[in-house]
Amino acid sequence: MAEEYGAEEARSGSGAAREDIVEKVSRQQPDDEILYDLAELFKVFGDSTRIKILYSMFENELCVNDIAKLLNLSQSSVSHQLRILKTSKLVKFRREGKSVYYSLDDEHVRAIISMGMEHVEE
Amino acid sequence: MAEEYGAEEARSGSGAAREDIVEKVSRQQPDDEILYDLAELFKVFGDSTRIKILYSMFENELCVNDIAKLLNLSQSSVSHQLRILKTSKLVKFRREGKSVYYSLDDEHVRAIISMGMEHVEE
DNA sequence: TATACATATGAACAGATAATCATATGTGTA
DNA sequence: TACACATATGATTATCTGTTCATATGTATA
Repeated sequence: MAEEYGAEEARSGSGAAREDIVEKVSRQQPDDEILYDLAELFKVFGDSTRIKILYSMFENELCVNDIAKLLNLSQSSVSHQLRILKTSKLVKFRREGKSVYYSLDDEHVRAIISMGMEHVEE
Repeated sequence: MAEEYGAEEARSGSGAAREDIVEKVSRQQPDDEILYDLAELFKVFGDSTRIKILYSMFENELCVNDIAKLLNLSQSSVSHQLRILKTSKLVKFRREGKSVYYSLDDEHVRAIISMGMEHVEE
């Protein structure tokens, strides 16, 4: 036992065996379900069309047609993507006459995008 | 001209025609290239295996084998994913003997993950 | 109600991608 | 050098996903 620890000790040079560290990290790791949801969230940000759509709403609410024209996308494509953004609670919307106006759901969305922007612009 | 504007005005009820808003947003929109890079960045966070790997390094550096054992993944899979994380500058690494120790590259990475976590935990 | 405009949605297809398997490279030691 | 351990990588495959096309739903107005 002590021998095994000593061997790990000598190799890693740290104060704990690899096994102990792995176990410690294992305890700190959030539930798989949460990490899965986290990945799903980022996955929504991880498409250039959706990012463009999100960014277009950074300071203004826009209707589907506005977005389609602005980004030179088909109405269908925009609508499909907006559905994904709605489902992920990244955008909210209101109907006014024939049009539906979309906008960012909350400050979190802006914060996440801004944070990513900082990393990209380095 | 005035007539067309008036029609837009009456429909939208706002102080500017939709066209003007679209044009304004168009000017504010970052270059496609930047938004593409931004999406690529989030795409890397958008996989549950990579998120698990990133989270495991939140407070400790770990070698490939540690991660594979911890997350019950094949060595190959971990290595492939670490390559993607390296390419995106999300992790750094150092070699020590036969092992290679990986850790998060900077505080941005932690910040992005934390920000996403807040959204998920709502 | 008939028509036009705006948006949503289902099906199908093409391109992207993560895991696996086999193997190569890199490192320390007998 | 020969061997074992640790990591990296290329090729293949099954799965996932974004766009397109066609069409349906929703809304206002003549």
